[in-house]
Amino acid sequence: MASDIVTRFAPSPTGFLHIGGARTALFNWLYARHNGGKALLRIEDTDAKRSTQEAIDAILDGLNWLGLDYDEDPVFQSKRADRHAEVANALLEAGHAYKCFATPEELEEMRAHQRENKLPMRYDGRWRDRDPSEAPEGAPFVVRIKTPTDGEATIEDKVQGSVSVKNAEIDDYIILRADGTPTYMLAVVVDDHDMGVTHVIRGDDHLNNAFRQLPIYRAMEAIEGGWPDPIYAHIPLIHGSDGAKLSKRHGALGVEAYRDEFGILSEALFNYLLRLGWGHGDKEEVTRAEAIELFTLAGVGKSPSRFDLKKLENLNGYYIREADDAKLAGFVAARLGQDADIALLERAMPALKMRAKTLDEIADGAGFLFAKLPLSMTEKAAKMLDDEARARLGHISARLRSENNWTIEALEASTKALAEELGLGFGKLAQPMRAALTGTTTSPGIFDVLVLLGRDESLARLDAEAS
RNA sequence: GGCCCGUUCGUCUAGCGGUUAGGACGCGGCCCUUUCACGGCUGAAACACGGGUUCGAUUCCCGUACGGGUCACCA
Repeated sequence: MASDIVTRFAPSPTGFLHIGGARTALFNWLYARHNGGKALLRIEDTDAKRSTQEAIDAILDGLNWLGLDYDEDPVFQSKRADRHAEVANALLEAGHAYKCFATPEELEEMRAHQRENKLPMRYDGRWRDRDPSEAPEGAPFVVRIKTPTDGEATIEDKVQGSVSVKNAEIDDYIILRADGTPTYMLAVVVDDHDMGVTHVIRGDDHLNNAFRQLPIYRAMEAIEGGWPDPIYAHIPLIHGSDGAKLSKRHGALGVEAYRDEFGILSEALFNYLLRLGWGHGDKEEVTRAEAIELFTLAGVGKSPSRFDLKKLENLNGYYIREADDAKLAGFVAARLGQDADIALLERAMPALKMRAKTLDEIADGAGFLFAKLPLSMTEKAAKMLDDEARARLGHISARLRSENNWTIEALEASTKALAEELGLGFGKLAQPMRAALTGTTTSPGIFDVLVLLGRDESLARLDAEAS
């Protein structure tokens, strides 16, 4: 079901791939995949001062981790400056753009005046109708697009609906800087056109920009044709838990931080991001394949949504329980480092993953497996081991030592029999055992622990605390 | 400040003129139970406000309020 739909994700490499960018990337990718179109990637690195290779790598790594792949090699905007200038010159020659010789100081003065008089802050078009010959010889200039002054422009946004802005609101902004380099506004339009992008899906902080970019499309359409308006879809931004724009203050971490620091699975973040701003009935858990099948822009909401780590963690817990034990063992071993026994981790995983929402928590929960005598005790565990409990541990140790069949069933049978003989509730035995065996008061089922640890280690730990 | 956008439980959302306004996270209770979880059941919790349109508005229209975005030789 091939189609001619082409989407693109166009991050500027000035930092990591944050949550908002990741979701924009996800929606673009899903739209292309759902429609059998092409998903493209463009690195908007025209600001040499702020762009870094490190950021490029982080973005590529993040996209890859989320499983978002692209149909062509990434386009680096910085390498296309000549083409951008070429379009700017075509615009200039056709009279759709003009040279502006106003100095930065002069413009600052203009803005100050506008600020004071509470006037709209826009370039006033002072060079729009002046002849370049009026400028001092050899004076530096920028190139500005000549935007229409009358009427209004309307876009039929796939998410926001019909949106109109009066043309008078759009000033003649700069498309080529004094040093001849293109500005973002020009570069985006030229690149989207050249890459054949049909659908521009981006954050709605760009909604206003659509009206600024339209004049370039229309002017080029008039000059050479083949520059139709793209189809826009401006998706709402993601806010922090306090409702303000997501920033470093909130959870505006790179996606790799969710992976590395919290231990979030990519399936979980994928699903969470999808459900943030998009819904399909009551469906909460959505696999990658289902997402491709079900995703439509009509399902995208219009209002901003808040990032909720609790819900992400809940979803992560779900995907952890679904995940393959060997795979999880590998992840957890990597977090544990040095002496983690992967085979042991994998055996323990069914019991471990049931109690964790993140890989981090699994790693914590696995701590007892690799602990060495003497065990360090949590405060609660230490308190649990009073004289009475230690005496019981002695009984347990003696009983278990005579157990030849070290299995959950056999161990449970003899421990329960012992509890009955001693006239004690089973918990009176289990909790001290847990403390002695794991150094904590919470752990997998006590017989799982016994089997996982093995006979020798279990007995040794029991004896270490028994009186 | 100008312009643009938005507003259903605390949060993510379903709803697309007539519903006991549904689900999920979180929170409370109960069950299961050797702890913690998982799982099951269950409770509290929302249509921002005011006008219209209509037999009937959460749903359509207009205001108000609140929130957000944007106004660079950044992207």
